[in-house]
Amino acid sequence: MIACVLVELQNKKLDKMFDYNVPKDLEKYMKIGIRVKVPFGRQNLEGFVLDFKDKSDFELRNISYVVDKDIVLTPDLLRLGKIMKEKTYSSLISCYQTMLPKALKASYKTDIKIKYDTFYELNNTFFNLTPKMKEVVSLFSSNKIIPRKDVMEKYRDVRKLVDIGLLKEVKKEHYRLNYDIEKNVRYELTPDQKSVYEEFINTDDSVYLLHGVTGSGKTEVYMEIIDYYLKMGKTSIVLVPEISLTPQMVERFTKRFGNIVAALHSALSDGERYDEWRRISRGDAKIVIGARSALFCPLKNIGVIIIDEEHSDSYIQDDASPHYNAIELAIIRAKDVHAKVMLGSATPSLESYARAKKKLYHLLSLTKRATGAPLPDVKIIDMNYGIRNATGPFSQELIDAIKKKIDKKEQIILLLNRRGYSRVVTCKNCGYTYKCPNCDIALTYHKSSNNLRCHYCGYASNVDDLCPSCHSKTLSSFGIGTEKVEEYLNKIFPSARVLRMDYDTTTRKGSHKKMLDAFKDHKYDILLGTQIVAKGLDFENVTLVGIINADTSLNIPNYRSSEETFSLISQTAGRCGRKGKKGTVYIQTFNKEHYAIKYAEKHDYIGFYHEEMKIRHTLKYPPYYYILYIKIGGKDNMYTYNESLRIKKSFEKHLKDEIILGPSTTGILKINNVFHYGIIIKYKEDDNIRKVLTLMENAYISNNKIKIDIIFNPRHF
DNA sequence: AGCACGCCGACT
DNA sequence: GTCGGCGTGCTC
Repeated sequence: MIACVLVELQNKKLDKMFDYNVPKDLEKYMKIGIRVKVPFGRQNLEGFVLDFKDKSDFELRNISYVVDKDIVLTPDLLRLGKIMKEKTYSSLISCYQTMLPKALKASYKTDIKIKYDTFYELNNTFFNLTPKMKEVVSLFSSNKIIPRKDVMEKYRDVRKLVDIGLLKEVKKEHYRLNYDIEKNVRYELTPDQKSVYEEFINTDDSVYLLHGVTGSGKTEVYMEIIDYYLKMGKTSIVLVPEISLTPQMVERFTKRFGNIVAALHSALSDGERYDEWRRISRGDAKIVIGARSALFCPLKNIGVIIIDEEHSDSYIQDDASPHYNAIELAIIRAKDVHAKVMLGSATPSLESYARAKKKLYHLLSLTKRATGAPLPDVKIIDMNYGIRNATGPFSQELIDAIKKKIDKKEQIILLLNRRGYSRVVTCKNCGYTYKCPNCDIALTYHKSSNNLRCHYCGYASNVDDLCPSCHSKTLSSFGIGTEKVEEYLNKIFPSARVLRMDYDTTTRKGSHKKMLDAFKDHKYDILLGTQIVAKGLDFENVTLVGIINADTSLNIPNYRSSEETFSLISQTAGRCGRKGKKGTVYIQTFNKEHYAIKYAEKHDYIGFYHEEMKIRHTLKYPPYYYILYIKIGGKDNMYTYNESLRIKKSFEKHLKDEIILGPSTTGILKINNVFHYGIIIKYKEDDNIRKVLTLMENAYISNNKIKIDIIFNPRHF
């Protein structure tokens, strides 16, 4: 028996199968999709068994030992990985590695030992049992197996019951997470929700896009669909953005479906994540709710994959390789196993909505809020005028509105589109700015640690009293962060209770839920936060939402900035007046005439869609063109630039109808002493692009002076 | 990814 | 003379 093994090395040249002889005693463990340890050159490596054969042209070495008793990559995941490799131009091994939880990777496996819980089942029944023993027996009338602690309640000396042969001990895997179950907390669908549900169930398309306004109850529709599949014996995956994967969201699913729900989110420890993964793998979990990578869970018999807030950037991995799009892969995985895909959003991505209009996706709509509550009024505050009449970042109109709401004992959410304290430190006299020596970008001031930090490489430095360049005392910070806004709030509304929520205050495990619960219980009047407050939260007493600076997202250098701004305003506005009480949204901006803001003011997604599509068409952006971004990095600046230029010239030679831009510096010239250049290609046809990419790959496969990153349709550059 | 092999400069 | 720099090649 010969096994074909893919070894865990990040090297394109090694991204192929190596043949190994299977020793006789290991043959019984051999399955496709398990991991094994193999000798490789002078090292010992882990690898995946991907195939078997009878003959090999090589002189074979033996597999050392078997790592997994059970398959870690199921057949459909193995197929998905191969497609992922094609789609992302990355190595097969890196695709398989991103599919598995960290805890399954080599260095972790020794730390995680599976724990077992003890259960009992009835072994034999006897005639002359004591009354106490009879009580134990009666426990088994409803369940075949009973946990140790329940048996102990009826009869202290459980050991004895086993010894006399009444009970038999059963060990079951212990799962670290335990949910409180209030099963079947369900909710009657509104007629609109019901018709969406029925259209989904009774039609036979593979991908659906549910465009539902904020508060229209998309989650209820999802749960009803999941229930439908559950009754057919099928499982479901629900993907949500990490940011809205709050304990509340998981709780909603758990309350309805009980302990067959598995949650995979970033707050889990490696051990907890591993437990959840195993529950899924064992078939004990039927519904998986999680962030992007939950798409790769080892769920069998999938009926539907639901992707909530499908417009969210978080479904695209463009910061690390493989650069994959979870929506694209979800559609592929679903088709492969004959499951359906449901994409949902109040503000679908332009790409998705365009596909729905072209009938590539089946479009479903929810135009009304489930409670019948009206969408909030949106008031645009012109900061060009208002700034003269403002206190710090607050216009007088917003201050007055906040005051009124506090008096009425209603709650307020304020969104600041940024993170950290006052940002860049600059000298007002000579213009000196603190910059990172490694990354060539401005350092950000952090008040809590009183230092400057680089958000790219983590470099930290102290602030001087005097300007290091001209020695004047005019160093100051521009911009504004949540901490400073909080200071202003405390000054303007001394009696108001302000809860600040941003990345810095929510990284501690569990504090996110605690904070939201406290706000829900009205222990605070004002919730102030970054994007984190814009998604999925549902508080009925919130009647005012203020966006302090709508312009921040408009000014980011990205073709999607209008779409992101429209979406951000709509999503934030959606937090307001959800149950009965009428809400108002205040948007402070220097760009009140901008169409993204004007359409958001009218809650007009379709209007925004058409306007934005015209612009995308003129400027040749998605969805009219695809974008390929090639990032070239190297330590030698001149060499890296020259090779980038050569790559560009070779593209120009081979491509005719495509638009090729660059090579340009990527905004940040160097990160950790590596210089980067970017080439952007706008294209319509996939085939030509793949041909030139393969040519480029082959030309540079042995070049270790530069690293080439291929990113299809990135959201951030 | 590692590790050996091999071919050139500068040094106890 | 040799120590060691790193370019190249190989791993079933």
